[in-house]
Amino acid sequence: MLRKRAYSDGCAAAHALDLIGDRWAMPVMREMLLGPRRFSDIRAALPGLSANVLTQRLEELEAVSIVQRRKLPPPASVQVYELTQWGLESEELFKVLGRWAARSPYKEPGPMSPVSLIMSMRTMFSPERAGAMKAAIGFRFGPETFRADINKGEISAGRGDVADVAVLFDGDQNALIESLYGGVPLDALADRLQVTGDRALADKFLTLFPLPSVVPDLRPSISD
Amino acid sequence: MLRKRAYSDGCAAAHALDLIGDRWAMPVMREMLLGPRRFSDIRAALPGLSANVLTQRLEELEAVSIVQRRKLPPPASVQVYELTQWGLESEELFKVLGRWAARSPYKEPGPMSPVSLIMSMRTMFSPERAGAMKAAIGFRFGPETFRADINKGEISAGRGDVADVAVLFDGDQNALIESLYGGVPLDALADRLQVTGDRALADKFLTLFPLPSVVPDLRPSISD
DNA sequence: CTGTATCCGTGTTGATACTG
DNA sequence: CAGTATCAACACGGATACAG
Repeated sequence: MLRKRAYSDGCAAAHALDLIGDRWAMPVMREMLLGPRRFSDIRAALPGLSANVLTQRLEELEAVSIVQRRKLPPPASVQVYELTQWGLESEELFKVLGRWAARSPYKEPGPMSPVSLIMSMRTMFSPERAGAMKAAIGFRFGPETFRADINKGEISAGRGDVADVAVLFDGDQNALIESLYGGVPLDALADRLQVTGDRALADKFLTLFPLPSVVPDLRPSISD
Repeated sequence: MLRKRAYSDGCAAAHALDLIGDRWAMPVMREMLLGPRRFSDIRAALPGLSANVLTQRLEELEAVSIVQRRKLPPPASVQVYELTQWGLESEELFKVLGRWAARSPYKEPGPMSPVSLIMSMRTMFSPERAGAMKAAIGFRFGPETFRADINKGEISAGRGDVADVAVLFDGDQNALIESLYGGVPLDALADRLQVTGDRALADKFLTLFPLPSVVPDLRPSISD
């Protein structure tokens, strides 16, 4: 593993691709954007990513100071992977990628990890839609809890306690996604997603993340 | 080419990678950011990219409405490739990638294409450094000419006429890069880069593109 | 001259099974 | 749970030959 294939290009964007352009590198990073994760957490969030490839990507990302591995103190004593400060600064990159690709005519809905969902809120949040709204919204997806605090036209979303939230969404994150981005009413998803607390606020919350308009599909017709 | 390997992930950033995450896809797009290019233009700007891979990338980018191929009217009658409107909107992506990777401790200087250089100016331009400066700067790199117009703390850079510029840089773009980002004085590069016009303005211009600070290299020591 | 198609050696990727 | 080993498939890059 002496040297890997690299663009030999002085362009900084090309260098970025040398660092994080390998297949699966960015999805793996994404899973660490909201805090440290274990090997198996990442694997579970990325079906299709095999163990050997994950090992290799984590090694490579660690070798270029984007990821750090850390051993939690006893009694946990488990090893976790986390982004370095610089690695965390790649968040803007995910946002720009996401906003650009949200206009793609080829995008198909699909399952998202809890981290993806929270990141999409950070990405698509509309200050205009929020106006003067002030609210704390909680989420529980299996064992993980997250919260979004909206105040003064800003959103702060991440892992957190849901004890004091005004609305709690509890269940399958994919159901919430169908509501957020697919316009499915919460009532139609009641079996997969429980909503407790201020229901009017919950509905208002769901309007804060408008999707940009999709661009036209320019493909001529049928090409083989 | 029935179906290619894709992340099956509802995350929009992952979809972006499905569209433009293949090796060479973004460098190829980059070469079209300043306007239509011919097949051989792109090849010449990207040493290491072989013809068959370029063909394949152009086909794939065309198939997802990022690239359009167009036949120039006679007497030129040559085929050119250009970004669609949506493809052009990926510029922000290159800028964010570039700004992030500019902090990499592993970045090594290397040759850049003329397009890369102009894009780096758009990316790294500092309105603070420019202040109230108003100037037109021209560039000639072989057969291609570009210009940068600076006014009111903004830069507009791209292909253009150099007839009326206050300063003209003429020669090897890599020499200009050494000056811009390597701090090499223009005098030391006189054999590779001719500077005509207002020399004081030229020196001022070279200070408008500050690089961000490099992050620490966290690698433990020697790993195989 | 400008691409496009084919062949081939090589390295990367990915799925399965296996080990500490 | 956290990876390693093995092997098959594919992608890349170079060369060359071909088509408009």
